[in-house]
Amino acid sequence: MKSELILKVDCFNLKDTLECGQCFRWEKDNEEDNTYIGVLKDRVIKVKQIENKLYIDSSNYDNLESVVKKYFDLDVDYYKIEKVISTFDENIKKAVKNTSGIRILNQNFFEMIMSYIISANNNIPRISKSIKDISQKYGKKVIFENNEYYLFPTAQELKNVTEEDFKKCGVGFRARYLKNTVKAILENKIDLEQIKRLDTKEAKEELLKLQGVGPKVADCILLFSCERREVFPIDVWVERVMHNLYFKNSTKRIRKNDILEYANKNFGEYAGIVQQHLFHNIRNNLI
DNA sequence: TGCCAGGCCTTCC
DNA sequence: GGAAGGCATGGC
Repeated sequence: MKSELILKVDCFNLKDTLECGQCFRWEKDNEEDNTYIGVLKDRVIKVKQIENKLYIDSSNYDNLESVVKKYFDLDVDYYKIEKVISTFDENIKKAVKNTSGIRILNQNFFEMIMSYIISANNNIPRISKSIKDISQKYGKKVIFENNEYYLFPTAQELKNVTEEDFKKCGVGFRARYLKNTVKAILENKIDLEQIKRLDTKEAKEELLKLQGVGPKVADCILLFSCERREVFPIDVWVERVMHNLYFKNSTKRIRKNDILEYANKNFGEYAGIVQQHLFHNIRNNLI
């Protein structure tokens, strides 16, 4: 592809970054190998990585470089971060080596809230399909290379969507949570812009007020759209891998809080990045 | 068929 | 505050 924008990248693996479970809207291009097409907040992006270069096309070239850099966290030194977290212990060292170049994306706040509410007790293919359905029905249409894509709708655009409407998008019992969350945001019972300015603990408390948002979902939202790299979302996979790696010989029953405490103490400000490596490793039988 | 899926809500001690 | 049970839906 003849790309309008080419960026040099270090310590970046596009495939692992897009396939490690933090995002739901990227698809492989049918026509070109190792090329992905995704919908960011206000545009469609086509991106391909060859060695240390990203080749990018888009439906919208306004500020494209800064949009892409922000989304893929390209202004942060992951080489340094991976070097630091590799010193934590041999497990992390091995995991990071296996999936080096995973970056934590900076995704749209509202989209992450809705997406991770949908994720509860669900599987990734179905989560992706529901998000796609919601976008197609209620989001703005964007034409890119003669194909139709849809932005994830704003809260305002979902104003009149009923519980039944959401159910038609395959979200099941979560339909009520989605509807109530949209309502809470539109009625300013929760202020998204303000949450971004709060410290992590307070921001989490605010997010927990939303129906369908528990501790794990709140942590995912904070990690994947608010640059809070210190949070450590614990789902069934992370619980499993942490148990295998650090609590196997424990005699007492291990709770999530025990795992969280361990992560905070040992992984510190980069716990979220460690978590993403562990998640991708365990899901792909790498560790 | 029954179990599981990037958990959370509700009920009941 | 903590332990159960239920929950929509599709894939295996």
